[in-house]
Amino acid sequence: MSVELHAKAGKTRLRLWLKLLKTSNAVETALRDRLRTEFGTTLPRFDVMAALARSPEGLKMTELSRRLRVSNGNVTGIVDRLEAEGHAERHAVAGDRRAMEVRLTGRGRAHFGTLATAHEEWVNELMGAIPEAEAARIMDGLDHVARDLEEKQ
Amino acid sequence: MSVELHAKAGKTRLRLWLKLLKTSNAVETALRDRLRTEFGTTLPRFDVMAALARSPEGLKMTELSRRLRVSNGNVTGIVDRLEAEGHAERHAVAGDRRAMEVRLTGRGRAHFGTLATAHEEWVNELMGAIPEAEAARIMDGLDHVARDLEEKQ
DNA sequence: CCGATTCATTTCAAGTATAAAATATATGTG
DNA sequence: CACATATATTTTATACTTGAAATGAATCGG
Repeated sequence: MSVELHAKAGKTRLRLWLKLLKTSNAVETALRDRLRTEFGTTLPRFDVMAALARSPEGLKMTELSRRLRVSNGNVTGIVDRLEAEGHAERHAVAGDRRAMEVRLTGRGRAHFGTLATAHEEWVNELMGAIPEAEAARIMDGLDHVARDLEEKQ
Repeated sequence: MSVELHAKAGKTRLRLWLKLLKTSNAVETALRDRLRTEFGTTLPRFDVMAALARSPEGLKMTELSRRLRVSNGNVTGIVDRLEAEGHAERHAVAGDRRAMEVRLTGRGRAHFGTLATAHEEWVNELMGAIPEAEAARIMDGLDHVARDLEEKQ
């Protein structure tokens, strides 16, 4: 009997995972789609800009890749493109010739402002089906998982 | 005052979205990592195999791409690789020369059995921080969002 | 049966992602 | 100082992903 209970618990978690994945994919796809059709940009670029917007003094490449939890090489490419668009720029770091400080340009900051406003509205709309009280409870549950995973890692 | 309440609700949903994204990325990364290091395979290949395992009679390419919610061209590439590994095969469809039926090979079925067992254990472990009762509640909340999004789309 | 449309799939171009190797620089230890 | 090691970034190879174009086959209305 304990075996059956255990098996059942496992299935519930598997189902929860599949639903979690499905939901976040659906929201992510919708956001990606709107960024593309309405602003001609992408989610990775938005994410990098968001990180840079929060650090006006600039971020080193490694710090950027750590915060976004993506590989170093990946950040190189995305920053390359933001730079080509004139939305970000690399600066040498005084005292460390290995490092690069990345910052939003004025144009990048302005553009990100527009994007961020739209993005927040979209999220609001897409997640609108969740009542406020429930949102708080779900966050609690996810917090447990996220914290647990961080410790593991 | 209603404006402030509205703004606050928005922020809560944005925070919920960011947490949802972070959690599912963390779980996904962990799964991807283990599939790679322990079995030398990838999540997309696992997903395709899982869909095929549920339909032993085979699936057409379009049906596969619809179920996994990825583009047609994407499925082409993944099935190409599964075929090269000897885990799946394409068959002509009697009566429709446009279509292809994809099936797991015997070897693919056996391999997937191993993968699926490990996968379920991993999910169980990774999501273990969520108590059973909470899992059910979170699923409820996510259900609302997912259903809502399907209608929209 | 013929032309238009739809459908199933592949191909293509571009972007995103990773792990691993390479490069260049910095730092610490004896 | 010299050498080992660590750090910051880029490069490379490979895979995944998308949207759009191309190809080939089916179907439908006249």
